[in-house]
Amino acid sequence: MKIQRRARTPGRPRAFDADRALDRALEVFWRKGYEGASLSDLTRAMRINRPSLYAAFGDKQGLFRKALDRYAEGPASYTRDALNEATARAAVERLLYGTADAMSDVRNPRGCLLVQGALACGDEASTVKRELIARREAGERALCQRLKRAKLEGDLPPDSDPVVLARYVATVNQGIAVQAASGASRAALRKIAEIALRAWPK
Amino acid sequence: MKIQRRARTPGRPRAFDADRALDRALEVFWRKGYEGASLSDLTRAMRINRPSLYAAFGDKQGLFRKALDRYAEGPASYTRDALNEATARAAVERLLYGTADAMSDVRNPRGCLLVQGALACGDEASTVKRELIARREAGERALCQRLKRAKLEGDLPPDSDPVVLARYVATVNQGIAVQAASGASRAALRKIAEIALRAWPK
DNA sequence: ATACATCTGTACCGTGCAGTACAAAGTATC
DNA sequence: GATACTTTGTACTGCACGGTACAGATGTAT
Repeated sequence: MKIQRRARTPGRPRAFDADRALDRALEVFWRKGYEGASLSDLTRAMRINRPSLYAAFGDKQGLFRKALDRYAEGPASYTRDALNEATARAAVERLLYGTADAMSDVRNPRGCLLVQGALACGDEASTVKRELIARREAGERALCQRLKRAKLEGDLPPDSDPVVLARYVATVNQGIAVQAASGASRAALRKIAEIALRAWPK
Repeated sequence: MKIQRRARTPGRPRAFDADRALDRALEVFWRKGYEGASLSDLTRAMRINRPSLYAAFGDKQGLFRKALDRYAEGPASYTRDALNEATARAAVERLLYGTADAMSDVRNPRGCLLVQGALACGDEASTVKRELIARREAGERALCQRLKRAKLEGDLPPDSDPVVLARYVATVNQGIAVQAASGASRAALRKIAEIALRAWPK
C-alpha cells in the first residue's frame, strides 16, 4: 500500500519518503508495542516532526494500522505464501518454520507485532487490541479454509477437524512468538516447530 | 507471602486488608498489563488512596512484583502441582489442561499475567519485561528438570530431549495464553491441549 | 512575477501520569 | 490525658503524553 502524494499538486513537496518512514514506525511499534511507543519515539525514529506525521498518517492509531498493513505485506507475507503450498502438511510446515525464522530474524525486532502489539492494555488502546485480535483470527480462518480444502481433496484424514487443527497451528505460532520475544534462538524455535509437527495427522 | 503489620506497634492501624488489596491490584495488572494499569486504576480497584499504596507496597514496580508472587501462589499454582504427577505424561497433561482451564476461568481476567503483563513495552518497563521473561524461563526449567528425572526413570524414551520437550510445552502454554486473551472458549483451549499432546513421545 | 497550496519546524495546549508533602485522625504506651 | 507513632486523605509536584496553532519555507500553476 504505497502512500503516494498526489502528482501535479501545488504546494511544498514532502521532504521524506512516507514508506521509509512507515517502515521505521513499524519497527518502533514492533519493539515497544502500541502503548509503549510514544510519539517522540516514533518521530525520532521516522526522522520527521510531529505535524508531518499527523498530516501523512493521521493520529497514532492510524499510523499503527498502516504499520500493520505494511507488516502483513512485508515481514509477515510468508503466512500467505505458505497457504499456497501443494499439501496441507507442506503449508503447515512452511508456516511453522517460517514463523520460527521470521521471529528470529536479526534485521527485525523479536516476536510478532500481531501478538505483542497490544495483548493487554489500558482502555484507550482497547480498540487497537480488538483490531489485533481480529487480524490474528483472520489468519487462523485463512488457514482453516486451506485445511478444509485439503480435507475435501483427501489431503487430510476424514476424521480430522480443520477448525481445531488450524487453531492448534495458530496457537503454536503465537507461542513461538512469545518464545522469540523472550530471546529464544532460531535453532530453539525451529525445534519447537519440529516437535509441534509430530501432532499432525497422517 | 502474608504482608503483615508488625504487632505491638503504636500508630494508627491500617484500615484495609493488604492481601485483599493485592488481589485487586493483581486483577488490574492481569487485565491491563503493567504499562496499561495506571495508579489511578490501581488505587480505585484496591479501594485505598495513593499514599497508602506507596506505604504498603513501595512503588508501582514493587506492587507488580508482589502481584506476581501472589499470582504464582494463587491462580498459577497448578503449574507447580502438575510437576508432582507420577509420570511425565501425566504432568504435561495436567499442565496443558490446567492452563486451558485457568486461562478461561470466568472469575479471572483472560490470559496469563506472565505473558501479557509486559510482552513488548517502553523503556521504563523493560526491567519488568525482563522479570517476566525470567519467571517464564524458571517455569520452563522446572518442567525440564521434571522431564530429565522422568527420562532417568525410564518414563521417557532414551532418545527424547527434555530441553526441547519442555520448551515445546511452554510454547503451547504461552500460545494458549494468547488464544485465551483473544477470547477463545474453554472448550477450544482444551482441544488445543488435546492436539498438542499427540506430539508427546510414547 | 505573483498567487496559491502544501509541508516543515517550533512552540505550545490540556491532560494524565507516577510519585510525594503535609496536616488531620486514630491507636498504644506512659 | 499527654506523648509517640503510624495511617489516611487532600492537594500538590514535575514531567511526559497525544495532539495542534501558527508562521515561515518551498514548491506548482498561471
